[in-house]
This record gives sequence, structure tokens and C-alpha cells, in this order.
Amino acid sequence: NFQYMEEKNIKMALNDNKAGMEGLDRDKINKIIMESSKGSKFYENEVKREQQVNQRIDKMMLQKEQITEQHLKKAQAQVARMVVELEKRRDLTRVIVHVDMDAFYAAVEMRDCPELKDKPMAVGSMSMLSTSNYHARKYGVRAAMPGFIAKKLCPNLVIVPTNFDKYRAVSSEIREIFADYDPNFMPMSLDEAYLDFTEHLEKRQSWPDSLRTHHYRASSNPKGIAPNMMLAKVCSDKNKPNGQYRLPSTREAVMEFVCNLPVRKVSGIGKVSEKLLNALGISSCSHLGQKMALLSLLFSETAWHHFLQVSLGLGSAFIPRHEERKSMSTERTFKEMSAAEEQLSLCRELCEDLANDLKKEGLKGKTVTLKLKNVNFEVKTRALTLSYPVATADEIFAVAKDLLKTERDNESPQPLRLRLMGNQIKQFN
DNA sequence: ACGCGAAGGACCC
DNA sequence: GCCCAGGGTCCTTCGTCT
Repeated sequence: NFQYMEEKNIKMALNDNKAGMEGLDRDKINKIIMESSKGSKFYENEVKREQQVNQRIDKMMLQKEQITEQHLKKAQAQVARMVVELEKRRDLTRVIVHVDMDAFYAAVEMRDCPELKDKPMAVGSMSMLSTSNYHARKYGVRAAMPGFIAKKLCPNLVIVPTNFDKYRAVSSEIREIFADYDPNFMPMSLDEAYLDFTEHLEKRQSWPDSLRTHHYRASSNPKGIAPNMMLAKVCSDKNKPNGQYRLPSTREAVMEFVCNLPVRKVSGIGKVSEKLLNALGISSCSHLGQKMALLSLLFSETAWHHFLQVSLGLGSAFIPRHEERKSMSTERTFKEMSAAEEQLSLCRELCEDLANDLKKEGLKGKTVTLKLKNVNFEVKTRALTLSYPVATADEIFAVAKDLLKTERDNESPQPLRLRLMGNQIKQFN
């Protein structure tokens, strides 16, 4: 079931210099990606953002210079106290499972169109791919890659348009099964969920069969099993494509597991955080623990607390109750649009779409946000909070059009050269 | 000192 | 030949208000 291999593996493979990826010529792939990107507005913006991160790093290193032994000693004591507190509350009694279906959209499309199974295929469009099957991955085609670049890597690539209704239907089938094992399971997306298996295991003592025999078995097999959510998520990334990985519920096992874990593998630590940490000589979670005092002086409280928990292999041992949504939005990307009338009518359209979605859930919100992205990929949001909640297209448009006008006036005499517009609403009652 | 709104980002799928 | 999404959550910073 190689088809179900996960995106992240390839991503890592392309970065990692690991041998044995059949037919994967990393240098060639990177060269093609580079040639397709270089000089584009997108690329220019990426460079700019990278420079901003570098400045952040410079600032951080400067701050680090100011830190004295005294500071560090004090911080170390604080960290030590905190560790004692956290250890006291460490909970190894729960069995949390993270299920992550590999290449979910692609798997559904191949089910419905078996000829695709033998071809390199991806789901998405020329501007963006959501996922790709195994054949396509051999060419370096992966999720979050624009289709036109993927086509250069693999001219025979078949791109299937996304069909969310279909994925939603399959997803709800699978969720029914999840509910049998944990009625309070937490769906994270159409293809991913956390389940608390503790009760089920106490009752049955065996791992479920129906998860295995269901016709989506390959993709709905439990993948990561651990005493908390953070670890379960990391575990689900191990032993791909088919295996599940169970981390024993002992402190020793957890600490050993976390020791060599690259920080980037942890959910919540992305590209930027990784780079910041790398600059401090931190790449694995054990480094994280070793430099905790320093981190507590350079990062916000929430940030270093999170780092500390990660370094100790701690995470939520219970699955939080499902929360209500906090915002709703629609946005669209298009070819450059500068004419005021055109922008206005698009804005109107978006408001209608948003109003429609709001109606489906019977929601009204007080804050309306207009999102704009210009042709240089610079993003702006402009918001206004009303004293009363709104829901209709007219009401939202009344706000959004003013926000848009203000931006146009702001830019004049230059026009707003847009490539994306979006509307968001939040502050529900 | 505190709350809150606004804007920008990081991150996730 | 051109061409890099869309739907969310949470966090941080800053300004103004009370």
C-alpha cells in the first residue's frame, strides 16, 4: 500500500539526504523547482520573508549576548521548579491514538477511477496540489506544490480536480467507525483524528478489527499510539506507510523517544521556529531540554512553556471537547484585477457566498474582515467590529465595501492590483 | 493595569 | 506560455479606552 505514503515523508526525503528513494533525483528535482520559481513575484516574496526571519534571528542573537551567567542561573532554577510541577502531573494512564489517512484525496479518487492507480496522479489544480499518489511522488510531486511545477517534474501527471463533497462523504463513513471506539473522538480534518482508546481497551483488551477490515483499512488503520496527543501525532508519522507505532506508557520510553526527535517533527513547530531554534544550536528535543533556561529568556512564556512540555514528552492526555467554530471565511485567487468596479462586484459575490455559508449554520457575527493580496503576494487584512451581529450579504457587503474603498483611497492614485480577495466574519453570539 | 480591537504571522491540513 | 490555494486556530504586538 505504498499509495498511502504520507506527504511529509517525501518532504523530509527531499530535504534529508537519505539514499534509497528509487528514481528520486533530488538535485534534478530541486533544479527544476528552482528554475520554475526564480524571478517570479512569488519567489521574490519568499526571499523577502526569509530575510525577515533572518533579521529576527539577528535580533535574537543580540539579545542572547546580553544574557549574563546570573540571568541564566536564575532562569535555570525557575525551569527546574517548573519541571517538578509538570512531572508531578505527568499522566501515563491514557491511550491516545492519532489516525492519519495517507494521501486521502488521492486514495478516494483512485477508488473511483482505478485506471489512475497505475498513473502518476495528484489532486488539485495547476496552481495548487493537495496531495499526490505514489507514482507521482517518485517524480518529486507532492502536496502544497503548484500543479504547473509538478507538470514540469512529471509531464504525464494527471491532475484531478478536488471534489470535497466526495471526500466529506467518505470521511463521515470513517468517522462513524471512529465513534464506535471513542464517541468523543476529535476530528482534525477530513482525514485525521484523535481518539481516546483507554476505555475501549479496558473493555476489550484487543485492538479493533473493524478498523482493519473496513475497505478503507489501509488508510484508516491507527497510526500513532501514545500516552498523549502530542506524542500520538508524532508516532503516526513513524512506520509509514502501513505500520502503526505504539509508544509504551512509561516515562523511560517516552524520554528516550523524545530524545532524538527532531523539533520540526512536533506539531506546532514549523519552518520559522525550527530556524530560530537551529540558530541556538537546537535541532532535537533533547537539545530543547538542555537549553531551556536560555529559551525561557528569549521566547514568550507560552512559547517556552510549550517547548518545555515537548522536551519532557508531555502533551494533553485527554481529548478536549469539540469547540464551536470561531470564524468563517471565503477567499478567492484570480488573475490580476485592478478595476474598481470589478473588485466591487467580486466583493459583493464573496459576501453572498459567505452569507450563504453563515445561513447554513445559522450564525451571525460582529466582526467583518476584508483580506487583500496584491500581485506581489503582500497580504493585508482590514477589519471592523459592529455593535450588533450581522449575517446577510447586504449587511456584510456594507462593511466590506467601505473597507475596500478605504484601501483604494489609501493607495490612490495607484490602483490596487489584487490577486486575491476574501471576506471573513467572526465574533459569533 | 486591563480589556479589547486590529493587524500581521506562524502553523496545520 | 502563463502559473504558488483556501479554510481554519492561535499568538504577538500595538494603540486607545477606561
